[in-house]
Amino acid sequence: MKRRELGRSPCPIDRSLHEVGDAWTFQILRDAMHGVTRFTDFSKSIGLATNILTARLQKLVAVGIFEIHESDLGNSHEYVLTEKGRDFHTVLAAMRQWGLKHLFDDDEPVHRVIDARTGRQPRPLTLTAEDGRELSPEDILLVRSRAADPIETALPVDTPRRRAARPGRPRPRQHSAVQD
Amino acid sequence: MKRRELGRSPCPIDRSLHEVGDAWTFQILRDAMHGVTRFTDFSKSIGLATNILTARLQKLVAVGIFEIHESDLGNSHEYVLTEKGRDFHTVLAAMRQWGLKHLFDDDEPVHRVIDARTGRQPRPLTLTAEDGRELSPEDILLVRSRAADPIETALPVDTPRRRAARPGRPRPRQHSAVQD
DNA sequence: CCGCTCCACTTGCAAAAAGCAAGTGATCTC
DNA sequence: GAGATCACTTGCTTTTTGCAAGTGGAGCGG
Repeated sequence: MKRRELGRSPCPIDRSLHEVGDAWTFQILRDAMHGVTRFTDFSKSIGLATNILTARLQKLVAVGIFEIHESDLGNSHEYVLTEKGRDFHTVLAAMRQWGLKHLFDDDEPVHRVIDARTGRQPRPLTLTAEDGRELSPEDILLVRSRAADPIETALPVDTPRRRAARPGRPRPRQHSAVQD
Repeated sequence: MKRRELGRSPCPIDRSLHEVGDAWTFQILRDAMHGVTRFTDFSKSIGLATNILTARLQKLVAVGIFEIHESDLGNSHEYVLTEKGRDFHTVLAAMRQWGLKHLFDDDEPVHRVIDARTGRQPRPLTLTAEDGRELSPEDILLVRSRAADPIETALPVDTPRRRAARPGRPRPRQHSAVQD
């Protein structure tokens, strides 16, 4: 996509995109979550060219999302998800939920996931505050801290949202007389 | 990326990827969640070429993730998120959580989000069953139904995971004698 | 032990997308 | 009406994809 230093950005989303930021990778990980482990199975299931699959799988191994297991006899090896890779399934679940809500007509066939034990749907994913309030995009603020530090030491990041929330007019159209 | 019919896939993840499946789009949406609405602000914040930004924004408008508001005077218009667009913030939150957990050293500066009301971190996002159990990738099954139907009518989709869970050997390794 | 198949790649090449810089036209300010 | 800003376009180069065909090693059957 682009070679920018997303991998050094302080934004975790940028860093994530640096490792998994293309559609093929999402599809590979989705299949992996369902138990696909072999090169040819990914290839058949997703339908991408083998050279690209090779590149993606090797990158995912390089960043620790897959491990290669040579376990069984033969020349075939398996790509198995590490804990890091398995953790990504929350992201996939969120995407599935979004797609299900916004991208299907009522009469279209759709693949859902159910709890294997009970056969029921999982609870919807929502970002919630500690006190249980549901958090919308407007309800959150960006702050900066060190990764290991408690958030009490964090400093605000200046987003348009924050600017708008401050007293003194939001972005008073750069050529007007006086601002802030 | 590719022109495959992701937009018709029964998998909601495929369909989502069809609309938002590239890194630029994720970055645009992240910024939009923080209140960025204008062309030049996206351009400055993300640093992508204007022709590509144009293409992305227009696509996002076309699929109903952004609406153009001509509200304020001047030639500048605003790209504001629709409800569909705002709903995407759960996905971004999941990615942020994943990136934060796996992609930062302890001493690196990181951007986090906090609850604007309390200043505290949101609850971690996890996929949970109706009964509150945390669901791992192994704990879920894929089923197929119509989008409007209750899941009781759903039929299983044959994933490797399901095959492995069935009695009767999983994929009996075409040449070896006997296993299990 | 020699073809045969399967598997995970490579290689080569054409086509598509991204990246960059410069330009356009509309609107608003002074 | 000169100058600035904004949201694009256009043209061109570089990079990445997509596809088809080929490679090399391991197992198997005869």
